[in-house]
Amino acid sequence: MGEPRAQTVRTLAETDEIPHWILHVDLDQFLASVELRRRPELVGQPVIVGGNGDPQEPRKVVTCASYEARAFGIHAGMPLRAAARRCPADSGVVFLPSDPEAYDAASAEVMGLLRDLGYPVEVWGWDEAYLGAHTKDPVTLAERVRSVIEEATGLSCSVGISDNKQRAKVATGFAKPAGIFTLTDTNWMDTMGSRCVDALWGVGPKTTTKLAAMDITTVRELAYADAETLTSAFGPRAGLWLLLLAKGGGDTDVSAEPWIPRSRSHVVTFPADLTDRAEMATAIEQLARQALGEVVEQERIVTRVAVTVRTSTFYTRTKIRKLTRPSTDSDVITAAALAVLGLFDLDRPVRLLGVRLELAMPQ
DNA sequence: TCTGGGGTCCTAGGACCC
DNA sequence: TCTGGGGTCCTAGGACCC
Repeated sequence: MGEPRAQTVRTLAETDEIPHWILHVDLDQFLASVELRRRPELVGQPVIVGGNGDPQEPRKVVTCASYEARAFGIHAGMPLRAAARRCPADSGVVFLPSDPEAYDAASAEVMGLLRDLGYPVEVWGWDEAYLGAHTKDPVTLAERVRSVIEEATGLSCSVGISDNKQRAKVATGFAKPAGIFTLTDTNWMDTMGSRCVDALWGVGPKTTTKLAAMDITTVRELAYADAETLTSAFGPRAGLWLLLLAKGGGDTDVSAEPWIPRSRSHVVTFPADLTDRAEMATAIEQLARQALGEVVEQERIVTRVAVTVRTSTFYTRTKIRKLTRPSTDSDVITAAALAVLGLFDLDRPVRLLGVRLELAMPQ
């Protein structure tokens, strides 16, 4: 407060005091929409994307369910076989294989259109982005975003508007599907106050339980909670962050800088548990080679190698080792991965194996 | 119906050095 | 020789998100 503030160059917009808005753009039922776009005859039918498209494939889950499928209680993460059982025989449900390349392409198309609007765009995964804009009329901008994407790609999106990312993201939940919603200090507490704390972005089941034990269940209760009580339970950073979130605060910066990944990983859940160590070693080698190939393609360098093992009881553990020196050598990486695998007991049937390569940051 | 795959970030605690 | 404290590096694991 009393600190001398560095002199910064003011943009015209700031000097004119045009407010800064953040738009959270979220594609509706993204994977299903990409599939429907090339299979228009399926529009109106429940569509489920996941696995290889076989609803009986074991140990595979729904990646995306269309709104028609959601009406039957189907949602992402549900086992495909459970989804198949939930759909009435006459529902006309269609199961489609996941096609990541098509989704990559569609995503790139949408992000390109957003950037073409001339505002900083921060991409958040396949189907989400934040757009920062100095404007007096964010709703008109949001309408433009929706129509540009719809007209150029045939894909529908929803837009949440606020002055920070977390609140804009929450606003999108009220905008879906195919709508626009604005959340500001004016309507925040009226809209969110009586909702469960897990409606906040970043508050999951564990934090919700922990807060409930402190007699805090709603956003309003969290917003008026004692800061010291929160910091003593969650730590100085997380405690104050929770308080800020509940009051409707959050990150205000939108960075158009391309994201530099920190790691590259692959996991496999085997159709049947593995008990043979040689088979485990083969799988680890394959996973390591696959991940390394992608890392090298991106001209990155590996610093640490992690291996994840999940046993038949779903007990899941990760071990990680730093390489003697950063490397892209296939022999070095696979040897490291096998060595980390060797740190596990491996005396139980193995359901899943994974390899994660952590990368040196450029510079 | 047993429970996918790809990520990020934070904290705790041990080892080690000064 | 003993003790205290600070700092850094490293791994484990928790939590959350799409």
